[in-house]
Amino acid sequence: MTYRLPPLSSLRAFEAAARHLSFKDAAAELSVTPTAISHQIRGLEEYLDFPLFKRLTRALELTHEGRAMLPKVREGLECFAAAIESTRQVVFGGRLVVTSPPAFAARWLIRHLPEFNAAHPEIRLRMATSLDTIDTADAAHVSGLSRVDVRDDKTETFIRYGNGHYDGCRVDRLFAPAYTAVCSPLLLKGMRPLNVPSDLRRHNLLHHEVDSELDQPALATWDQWLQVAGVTGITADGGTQISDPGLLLSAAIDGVGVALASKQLIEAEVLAGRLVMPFDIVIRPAQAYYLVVPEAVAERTVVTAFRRWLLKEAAKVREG
Amino acid sequence: MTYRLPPLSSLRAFEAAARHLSFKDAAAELSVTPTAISHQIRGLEEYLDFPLFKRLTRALELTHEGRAMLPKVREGLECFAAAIESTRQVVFGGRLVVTSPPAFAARWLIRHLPEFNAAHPEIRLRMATSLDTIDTADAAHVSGLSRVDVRDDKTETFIRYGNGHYDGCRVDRLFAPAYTAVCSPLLLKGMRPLNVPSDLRRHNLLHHEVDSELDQPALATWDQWLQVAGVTGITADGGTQISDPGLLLSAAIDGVGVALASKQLIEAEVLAGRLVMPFDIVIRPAQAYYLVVPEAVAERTVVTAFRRWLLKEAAKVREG
DNA sequence: CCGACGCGTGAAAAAATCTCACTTATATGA
DNA sequence: TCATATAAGTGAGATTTTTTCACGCGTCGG
Repeated sequence: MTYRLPPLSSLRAFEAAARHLSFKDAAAELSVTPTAISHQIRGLEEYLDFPLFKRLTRALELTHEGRAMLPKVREGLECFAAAIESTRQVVFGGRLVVTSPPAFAARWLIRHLPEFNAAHPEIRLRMATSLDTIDTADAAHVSGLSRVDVRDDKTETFIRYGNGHYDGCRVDRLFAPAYTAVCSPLLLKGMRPLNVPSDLRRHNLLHHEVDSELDQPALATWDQWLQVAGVTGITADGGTQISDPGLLLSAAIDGVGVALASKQLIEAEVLAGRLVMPFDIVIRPAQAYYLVVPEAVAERTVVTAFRRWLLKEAAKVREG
Repeated sequence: MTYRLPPLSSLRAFEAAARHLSFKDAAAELSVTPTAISHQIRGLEEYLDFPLFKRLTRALELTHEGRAMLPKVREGLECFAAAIESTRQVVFGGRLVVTSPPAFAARWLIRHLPEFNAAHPEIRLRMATSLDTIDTADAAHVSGLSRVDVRDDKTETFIRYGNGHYDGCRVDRLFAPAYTAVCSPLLLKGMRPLNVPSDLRRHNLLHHEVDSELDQPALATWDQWLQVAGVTGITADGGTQISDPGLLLSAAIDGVGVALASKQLIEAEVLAGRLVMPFDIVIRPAQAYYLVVPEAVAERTVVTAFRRWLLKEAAKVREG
């Protein structure tokens, strides 16, 4: 069985044009210019040796022939889509749970997930957050990772903030947060200048309030940043203490003061103009974000697909 | 409904490769090199993010995934083929009868028809021959052309040899035969030389015997050719008289003598080395072959498709 | 052990596809 | 009515995709 067919891309153009009854709209759908569609259709008509559209002013109409051809062409495209979709379902299909630190989930993962969903619509992904994914100060102890039910359809993976040593797991370093000072752009236009780090003297510093009882991780502190910036004489215990990191960032956005935040996690706010980074001084804690996958599920295709995608995304962040 | 699909050509390559279980054979089917298939498949696998084939030494095997994907891909291609075929059936479908002079049918049309069939498999074409398609010497009288039943599914067209004036018909000139001397290549290697036209003295001339009762058309004669060639003193009434033109050519092929034949109609014999044209001297009668279509059917798509194709083929002959 | 065979690779060539700048035709509305 | 905007068409040139070429690898069969 050998198929005698025109360039298949022209059939795709035909289907889109016939559906929209507009070269312009079809072009938009296929992300090309209307001219491209025009050429494709013309080529197809030439190949077939009969016209598919009646070109009226400002409107297209299918010819008798075009109308006759459309359903089967559409069916063909649907077959292709179905072939791929169902096979992806076979290969990758299933559920995947990603548990990560709340800030990472809220400020980074959730913004990038739509892309993953587009690339892998057949993977039903559930995001979960847990403070347990943040290594405690004395580190190395990892709980819960080994208790994965291997038969479970819901494969679970973790993104952890910590030192990268997790027994019985495949570990990939994503990136280390780069903490820098951030504030509302309005603050820069205010009366008090903020040109050099020492100007911070006259500003309200927003601190992450560490609950000592929780044995909190080694978060970046203003003390550390000010030291790197070479600023002395600022009492780090001044300013506002806020326990919730999300609330802290909101405060910075609202112009309440200057916060320390990870460059990578506030990308969206900076792009949107809600936050600015007045100084190019960053501190990097020894800890980083890691993708941690229990060995038992590491070979599952859902996991490898997610891992491959996540590492690619993380690489962009590292470079950018 | 917007389809998210890989380059469709790669699906075609996949189907062919999967069917043959060989890149090489698939390449042959699609008239490309095996490398091209290799690249296409690789690209598709990259797009899909899973392998379609297991590459063994000297043999391919479909992966689980490839096997899962194949049926729907095939179905898609079949849909496309069906879409086009059925629409062509709607547009062009039907029967077409082409009546032409016997020699034209046997020596030219029949060799070119397979191409038309390939281009228009939906048109069932019947070849007919009739001496009536050759204008009689007193010309202008055309019989039978007007008596076409317009409702008839069997649309009839004619190829006529004559002067080109046919009332009530669309007429296109195809080409005028160019008569030249032809003989078997063996004759040239024989003892009697055939380097210049006057050498024909020593050869047997094969004549088309004209049946005077039939009011035969103005065929080219040796008298005319010898005059153009500037040869005198050959008695044209010598040589062998043969009444059937096919038989006459057979005789030439068998080395019986030298015949006068139309360059265009003996192309195949020359290419096959059964005949040679020792001299580049041709005579062109005033008559030519014409495509003659009764007005009543001239607008039918079967006719326009045939006409377009035939004129293109005839143009090649005129140039070549 | 050698040569033929089938597939793979990367760079270069060829072909297709797309875009750009400009045109046409006509409907809209000031 | 006439300028304006819209959708499509054209042909040349740019771009991207596809194909080829030259060569490499592993192995099967004599």
